[in-house]
Formats: sequence, structure tokens, C-alpha cells
Amino acid sequence: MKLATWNINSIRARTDRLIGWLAAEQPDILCLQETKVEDAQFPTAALEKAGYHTAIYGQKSYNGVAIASRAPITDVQRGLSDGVADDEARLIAGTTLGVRVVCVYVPNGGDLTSDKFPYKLAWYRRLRAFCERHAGDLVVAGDYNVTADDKDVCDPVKWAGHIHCSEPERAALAEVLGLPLVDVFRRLHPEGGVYSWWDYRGVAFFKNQGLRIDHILATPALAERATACTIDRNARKGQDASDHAPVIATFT
DNA sequence: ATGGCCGCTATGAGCGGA
Repeated sequence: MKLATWNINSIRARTDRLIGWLAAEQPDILCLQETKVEDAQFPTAALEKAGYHTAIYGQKSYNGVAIASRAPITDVQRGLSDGVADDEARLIAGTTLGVRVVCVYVPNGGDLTSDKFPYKLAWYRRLRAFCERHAGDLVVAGDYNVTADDKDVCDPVKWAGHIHCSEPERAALAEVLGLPLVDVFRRLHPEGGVYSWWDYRGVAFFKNQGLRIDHILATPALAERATACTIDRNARKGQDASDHAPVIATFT
């Protein structure tokens, strides 16, 4: 089974690119973030034509998550479902191909002094609780907006203490990993220096000045079945690319 | 030290992103 996650940064701006990528890579399951579209405008028909069922949770302009799968998706949950008033479309979960898949778009957080920052940390605590409520195997994939450690950072000195690299954010991610969940890419590529996001500005991508903030986490038994995990840099190349590249894991 | 780019909007400047 091939499972991917991709922050598409507007699915309307990149529908053709997405369909082409699906045809080339043929993942069984794809988690999408930042679709930036209300459900009525989501390109459900184009994905269906490409051979994918979809479960979607969108909103106008911002956020928006979706799961696409070659098989039907059941038991869909939209949002963290914890009773907290929160209308930001950042989590969708569903069961497909025998796997419980949680697709997440963790808040950016702005900067450490922003009022968005405590929301980010609280969201991590709520995500941990969401995953803890689920008994069996899970894949939790998406844009975590946090680097696990400096191996995920192009320039650790420049980024030290900044958003995506600060101690409280890394501690929040570590709490989720402590459930336990395994970072599948890191398990197979412990050396670091491979990124999933590059700034649009300047020569950041050309010079590989990026961060690894998109992660596929899995419960340990499932993570043991991962035989490969790659980040598709090619999808970040050329005109009209998202600023994120897809992360792809293959499970036996 | 700052901004540089991109997508969005009852657009054409401002917000959010990372």
C-alpha cells in the first residue's frame, strides 16, 4: 500500500498538476492539506475520474483537508471532535483499505509572540487526545508545521528558536510521537538533510534551503511494515508548484 | 536586519502562509 501526504496550497490552482501527479505516482491513499475550497467547489469529479474516492472537509479561502483513496472511505470524522468550538477545517479521518487514516493540517502559529501560537500548542494537545482515543493502528499524515529536530532544518542557526523550530513546538510534536507514533521517514532516513517545504521567495528551492515539516506518523506495528519513504522533490519543480513536496510511504 | 513569493478575496490591498 502506497500512502502519500501533500500540502497542495489551493487545490483549484493545482487540480491539473494533482491529477497528473496521481497518474504518475499512483498512490493508493493521498492526504491533502490547504485545499482552500468549500466542499461544493472541491474537484470531486476530476478525482473520481482519476479513480479516487474522496472524503473532504473544506472551508472558504483557508485551511481545508481531504483524503483520496482508490477504495471507499468509511467512518469519516471531520474536525477534532472534542467539543471545543473550532471552525477551522484542519483534520479529517477515515478508514480505507483497512487503515484508519488521519489527515492533519496543524496551525502555522505565526510567530512565538502571536496569539496564534498558543492555539497551535493547544491544537497539538487536542491532536494527541484525538489519537489516544483511537484503539487500533493509525496513520496520522499531514503538514505538522514543526521540524522534529535540527536534522530537518537547512540552517539550524538561522532558524533557531523561530516558528517551526522552537522548543515548545518540538515538545508538542514529541508528545504526539510519545503515544507512541513513529515518524516513518525518519525511521528509514535517520541522516536528515531532506526537506518537504521550501520558501517560494528567491532561490530557496534551487539552493535546497528547506524544512521537513510534512510527516507520516504511524503506530509502531504499522510503521514496521513501511519499506520505503520518499519526498518527491520533482513535484516542487517548475511553474505553478505548491511550496510543499509530497511525502510518500510504502507499506507491505 | 529586511524582504524577496504565492493564493485568496463580494479583489486591485491586505491577510495568511512558513
